[in-house]
Amino acid sequence: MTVATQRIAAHLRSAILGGHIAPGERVRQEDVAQELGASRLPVREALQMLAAEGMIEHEPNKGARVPWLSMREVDVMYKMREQLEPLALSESMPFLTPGDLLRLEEIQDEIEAGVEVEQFLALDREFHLRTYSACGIDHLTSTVTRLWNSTQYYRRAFMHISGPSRRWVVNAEHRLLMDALGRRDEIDAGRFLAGHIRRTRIELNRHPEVFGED
Amino acid sequence: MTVATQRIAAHLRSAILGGHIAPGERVRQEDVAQELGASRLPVREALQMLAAEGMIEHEPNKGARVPWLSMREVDVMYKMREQLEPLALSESMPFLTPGDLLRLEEIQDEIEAGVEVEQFLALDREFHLRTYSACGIDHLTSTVTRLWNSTQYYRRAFMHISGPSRRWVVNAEHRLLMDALGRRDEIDAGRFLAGHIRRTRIELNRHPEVFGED
DNA sequence: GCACCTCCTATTGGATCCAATCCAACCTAC
DNA sequence: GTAGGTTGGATTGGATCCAATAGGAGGTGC
Repeated sequence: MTVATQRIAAHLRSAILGGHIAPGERVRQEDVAQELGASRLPVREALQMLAAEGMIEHEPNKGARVPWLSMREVDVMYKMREQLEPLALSESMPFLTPGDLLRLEEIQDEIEAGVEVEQFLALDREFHLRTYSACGIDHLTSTVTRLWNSTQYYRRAFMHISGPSRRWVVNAEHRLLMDALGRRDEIDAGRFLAGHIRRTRIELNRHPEVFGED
Repeated sequence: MTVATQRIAAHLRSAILGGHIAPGERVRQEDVAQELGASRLPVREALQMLAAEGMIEHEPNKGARVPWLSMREVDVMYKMREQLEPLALSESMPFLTPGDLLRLEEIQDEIEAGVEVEQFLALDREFHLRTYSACGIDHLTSTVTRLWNSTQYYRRAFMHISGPSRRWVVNAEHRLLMDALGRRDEIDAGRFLAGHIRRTRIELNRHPEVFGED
C-alpha cells in the first residue's frame, strides 16, 4: 500500500496544516481520490492513518472530518508540549551539529525579515521541530509533531488577531534559545523553551474567541 | 470502514499486548483476515492504524511486523511517561468519582492477592490508565496509552526476570498513590507517580538483557 | 399546515480480482 | 565449486465492483 498511501496522507496533512481544510469540514474520499488521480482505496488508508494521528475524526458511515478542539483541549495540549519538548530538546542536543545550528539561524533571520502569517507558521514550526529531530526517537518526535499538527489551525487564528508585539516576544525567545543551544547549555535551553511554550499557552487563554468560545 | 476495521485493530492490539505476537514477528494480511473471517481490506486498514500508533511498522512491499525497541528508546519513552502521566493525573483528578477510587482499590487488592505475570501486567495497566481516563482529553490519554502499548513486551520480560521484591515496591507505591488520590492531594499524587515511573525506568536500565543488549 | 413515513440519491464499507514486487531456490557459466 | 542470473511461488498494493447506511426530498394522512 505504502507508496500511494503515504503520498496521499502527506497531501492531506499539508492541506490541513495550510488551512485549506478547516475544522468541521468534511473530507470526501471520492474528491481526494480524483484530485490526486488515485482510487478511493489508498485514500481510505490515508484517512485511517490521519485518524490515528488525531488530525481527522472518523464516524462510521458518515465519513471523515477535521475535528474542532475546545479551548481546554488546546490548553492541555500546550501543557503536554511544555512537558515533552524540553525532554525532546535535551535528548536531541548532544547530536545537534554546527550545521543544524546554522540552519536555525537562517530560519530565524528569515522570520525576522518580516513574513506573512502563513510563512511565519511554517518557519516557526520548522525551527522548533528541527531542534528535536536529532534525538532519533521516533515515538518522541512523532508525538510532538502530532501536537503541532493538531493545533496549527488555532495557532494561525491567534497569530491573525495578535499584534506585532507578539512577534517581537517570539523572536526574542527564539534568540535566547539559540544562544543557549550554541553554548550547549542544556539547563538554560530547557528553561527558555518551557517558558516560551508556557507563555504562549497563557496568552492563548486570553483569547477564547479563537475557539469560538467567547 | 470503521466497524470491521476497529474490531480487527482491537484484536491485533490485544494479540500484541498479550504477547502472542512478539517483536520482529511478521503479520501477514491473509492470516489475520482468515482468522477473523474478513477480507484483507479491513485488515490493511487496521494495520495502517496500528502503524500510525507505533505498534507495528510497515515496509513497502514487505509487510508489517512488530518493531524491536532499543534500550534507549524504551528509556526515553519512560521519560515521556514521567512527564506526561503526572499531567494526565492532575487533569483527571478533579473528575475522579468515589466509585473510581473504589475500583482502584479493587484492582490493587487483586494484585496483592498474588497473580501471575500476565494478569499483573493487565491489572497494573488498568490501574494507571484508569486514573487518567477522567481527564477527558483524547490526545493526552491516547498518547499515554500508546506509550504503555509499545513497551508492554519489555515490561513483561522485566517482570519475568525480577524477583518478588519488585512487586512489593510496586504495591507500596500504588498504595501511596491511592492514599494521595483519596486525600485529593494533587502535589503528593504527582510526586509519587513521577517517582514510581522514574524508579521503574532506572531499574529497567539495570537489565540490558531485556533488550538483548548485554 | 404540520408531522410522519417512504423512497431516492449520495457516500461510505467490504469483497474480489488483477498487477507489481520481493525472496528464495535453482540453474548455468566459468 | 562458486558467483551471478533467472524463474516461480508467495505476498503485498491498487482498482473496480457491489452492498449497506445516512440523510434529505417529496408525498400522504390528519
